[in-house]
Amino acid sequence: MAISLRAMEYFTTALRHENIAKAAAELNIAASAVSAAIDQVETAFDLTLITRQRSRGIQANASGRLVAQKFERLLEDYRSVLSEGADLKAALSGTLRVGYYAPIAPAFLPSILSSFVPADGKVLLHLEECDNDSAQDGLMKGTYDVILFVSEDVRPTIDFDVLIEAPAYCLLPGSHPLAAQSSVTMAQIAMQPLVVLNRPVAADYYQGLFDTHSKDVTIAAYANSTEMVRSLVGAGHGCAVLNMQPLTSLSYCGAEVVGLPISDPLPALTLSIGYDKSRPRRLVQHFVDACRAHFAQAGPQRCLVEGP
Amino acid sequence: MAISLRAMEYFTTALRHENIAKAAAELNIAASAVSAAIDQVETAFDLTLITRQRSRGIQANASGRLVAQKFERLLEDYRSVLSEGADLKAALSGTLRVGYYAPIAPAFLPSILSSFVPADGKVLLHLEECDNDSAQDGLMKGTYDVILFVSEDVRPTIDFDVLIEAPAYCLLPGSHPLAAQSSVTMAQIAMQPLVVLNRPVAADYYQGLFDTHSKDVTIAAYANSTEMVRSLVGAGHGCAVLNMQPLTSLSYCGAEVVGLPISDPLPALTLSIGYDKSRPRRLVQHFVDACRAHFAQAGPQRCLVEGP
DNA sequence: ATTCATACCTCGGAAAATCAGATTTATTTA
DNA sequence: TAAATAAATCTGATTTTCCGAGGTATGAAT
Repeated sequence: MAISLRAMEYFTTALRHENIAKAAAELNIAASAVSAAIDQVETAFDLTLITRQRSRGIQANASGRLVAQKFERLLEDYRSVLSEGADLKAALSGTLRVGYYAPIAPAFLPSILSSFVPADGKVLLHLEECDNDSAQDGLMKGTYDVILFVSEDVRPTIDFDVLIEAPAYCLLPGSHPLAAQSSVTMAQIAMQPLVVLNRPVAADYYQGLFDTHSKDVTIAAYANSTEMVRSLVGAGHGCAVLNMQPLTSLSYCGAEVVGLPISDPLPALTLSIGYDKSRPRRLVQHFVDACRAHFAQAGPQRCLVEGP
Repeated sequence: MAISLRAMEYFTTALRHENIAKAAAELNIAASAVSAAIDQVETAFDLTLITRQRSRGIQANASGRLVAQKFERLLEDYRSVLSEGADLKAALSGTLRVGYYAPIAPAFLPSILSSFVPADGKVLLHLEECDNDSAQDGLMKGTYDVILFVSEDVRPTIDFDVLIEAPAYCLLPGSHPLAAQSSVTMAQIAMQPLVVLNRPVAADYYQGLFDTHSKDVTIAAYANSTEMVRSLVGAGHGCAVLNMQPLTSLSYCGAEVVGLPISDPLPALTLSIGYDKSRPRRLVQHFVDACRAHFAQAGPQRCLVEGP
């Protein structure tokens, strides 16, 4: 007792034409298939719905027409579900869930998003700041559509594109003697008290930098938010090594900070964008494209500190 | 780009359990089938809807949940269409379209119908008086669900049950000399002026009666409605031979009429009920049963003239 | 009455879809 | 490291579906 969608389709077209052969022609199938479909429906309901009159086509009785009506509605629903599913991929609408491990994302995400998100309110954004691992977890589990993360520490199964290589730079109080220079060396930095950004991947990365260049450094503070680091630096607690910078030289505490390139050759952090490359939704693909365009053009000038 | 209902079913149950094996168990199928169904859906939409994590089951992303929701709704609609179709057969509701070739049907149909039609207004009756041929045509074409007709002239493809053998009787004016007898002979009738019911099957039948019993008869009038015949008889234009009689001895014109059995052995007319025996709707079957019950018990006393 | 065209029905074989079961692979847990 | 779990994959069997070639009933035209 089940009726396939195919049988419904055949049944309704046959009934629309009141003629099995014509229906078969429209459907590009054999007439016998249409006849079989009608049998299927009648058997399933155990009802006579159509009277077949040789050389006269077929004719539905009242029940048949009623059933056909219901079928038509169901088929319509079916098609709309399919096309809505296709829209899910095609449409620039729906929900875009971004997980990012990029503390200065507020510096660039808004402008990127506004470059392609239509103003009609059909797109709902979910922006979630998280650490590198949970970003990747979320992407794999489908919690995020796309993630911005540091690909130095990437799972093998994750598809991603590199957005930008972010070299380390030194952040100094505006009033600091070194701030007058055009660049600094690791040796110079190592002599200052340091404010260290203490976040999963970054902490190890910065640790590595100092381990290779100078053994003895004075840590003045650890902070797990970029803005806290900037404000500590601005207040003169020390200097810091960071990789990306916002578009303002004022910290939250109102003090000026200065970013200077580091003349030593240092490994960079790689900001990457991860997403399902095999079948991205159009909304996701647009976002990815916008990010890549942004960093290809304006990136270096806006979020990085130029090298020497 | 098509998704079978089966695939939808598998997809949604897999998602409900967040586990392919459990879904397969619930559906009583192999896990591979569920996995294949998910692939089918994802391929159709060219979207990743579910992330599969070995030893952790599966998890849908937002699009997957959305799609599943739409699927669920569609499946629900599907099931309701099926069950509504089943109701079409099972329920004592819907439309009952009766075609009848039985001029005195008003004498018995109402009481038969009221014996099983529920009072909740869920049954719509279409009662259509027609001739014997168009009744059978209508049944074959599905215009009527059931017909009351004379099976002396029946198409080979029509299923029917005999309701009653209706012997011919003689209708006389209440004031007629013969009305005092308990029965009459064809010879007596043949000497009277006759009012003949002139309808498709009946006309031939009555012609045959007189052809075999007496050559010379005087036709006073032909009329193609039973009530006109009765009123003509009541008004003294002649007498008539009929097969069934209403429950009143008064004609429309107010004159009394009397029905007397005919002592000669005559072929009877067979009132039968025709319908789709192979898969009758419940409503139709009830009607048929009610008709058979009615004529099995009360028939002879109510609509016929008892034989001698 | 005969012939012809139309349109449905039946039946066999072929193609496709679907399924189950065994095997393989990946992950978590002990 | 081993065991347990769960998904992926592969293969052969089964079922469904389809087509095409007759066959047959009906109505119209000659």
